[in-house]
Amino acid sequence: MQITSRLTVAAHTLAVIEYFKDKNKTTSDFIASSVGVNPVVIRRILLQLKDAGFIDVARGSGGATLKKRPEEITLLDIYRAVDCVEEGALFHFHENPNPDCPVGSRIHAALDGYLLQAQQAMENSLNSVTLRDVLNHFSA
Amino acid sequence: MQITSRLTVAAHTLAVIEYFKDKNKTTSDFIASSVGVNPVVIRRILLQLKDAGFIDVARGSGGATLKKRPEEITLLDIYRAVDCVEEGALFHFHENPNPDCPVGSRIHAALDGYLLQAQQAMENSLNSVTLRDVLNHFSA
DNA sequence: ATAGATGTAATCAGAAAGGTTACAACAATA
DNA sequence: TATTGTTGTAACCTTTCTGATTACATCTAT
Repeated sequence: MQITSRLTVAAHTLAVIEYFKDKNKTTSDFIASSVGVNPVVIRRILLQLKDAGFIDVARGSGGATLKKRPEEITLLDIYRAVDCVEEGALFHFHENPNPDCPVGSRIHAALDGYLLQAQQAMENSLNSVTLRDVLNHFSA
Repeated sequence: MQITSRLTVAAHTLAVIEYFKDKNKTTSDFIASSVGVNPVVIRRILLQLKDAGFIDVARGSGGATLKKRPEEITLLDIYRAVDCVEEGALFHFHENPNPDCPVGSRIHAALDGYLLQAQQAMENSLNSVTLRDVLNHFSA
């Protein structure tokens, strides 16, 4: 089981929007051909990025543009915008531990803190990287 | 999308094995009733924990016992033993970025390092917690 | 021999992702 | 104002992955 590719697709999408901002109109078709997925998949992600306030999408005429500066958008922001994980919980807990068992009744409390720590360690790492950092890989 | 509950089920399983070691025979049925899942699910996980060298499982007579001390087993060890994530890659990368696009051809290289860092931050956190730490929540 | 377990295959249902088609709504422009 | 190219969005499909469940051969202690 892996975290959905929406994160990498969304990051790729934002990179395309910025990289081609002066060269091409970045329509869902254009982005889709760079990412290698169906345009509708891109449109769905564009909606999520728009809802998050990262981009503007032009109805009618078409094309997306960044609304924030690349250094203001982190991988964690993107990760959250595209709902990579249900209810923000990375680890899925089995749902019916036996409340009448001394272990079953306390296993949730015993593990939750550690699991949350691990999740936050991951999120902190994602939060330390901005879209600018990613774009820097395309300049040279 | 979330990480499979096999991690929490396996941790729960090991906790039961240790907690009840002098009180009960910890068969797959017994463990299953504490965890709240089907006994076959437990047996499959017992096999993985056995393959990892954490436990012995008695055929015939039944019951599982720890083979290592609880302080020698970390949550990361368990996480890896039960294959929570395919090929060790937490993030799923979209598979067909366009090699003829300046962004598509380099997006993998641009993101991989950051994603790996985030994954390792999570794994390091899991690695800092042992089964002993978890068991301590059941002593008081 | 028997009884109680484990090991393991086979099958099923449900969830989630992504692919795809289709089309209404929209905005620029000819 | 009609056309054209896009976006927004619904609907449906396929694939994949869990975990549930049934079934049974195998094993071991008694």
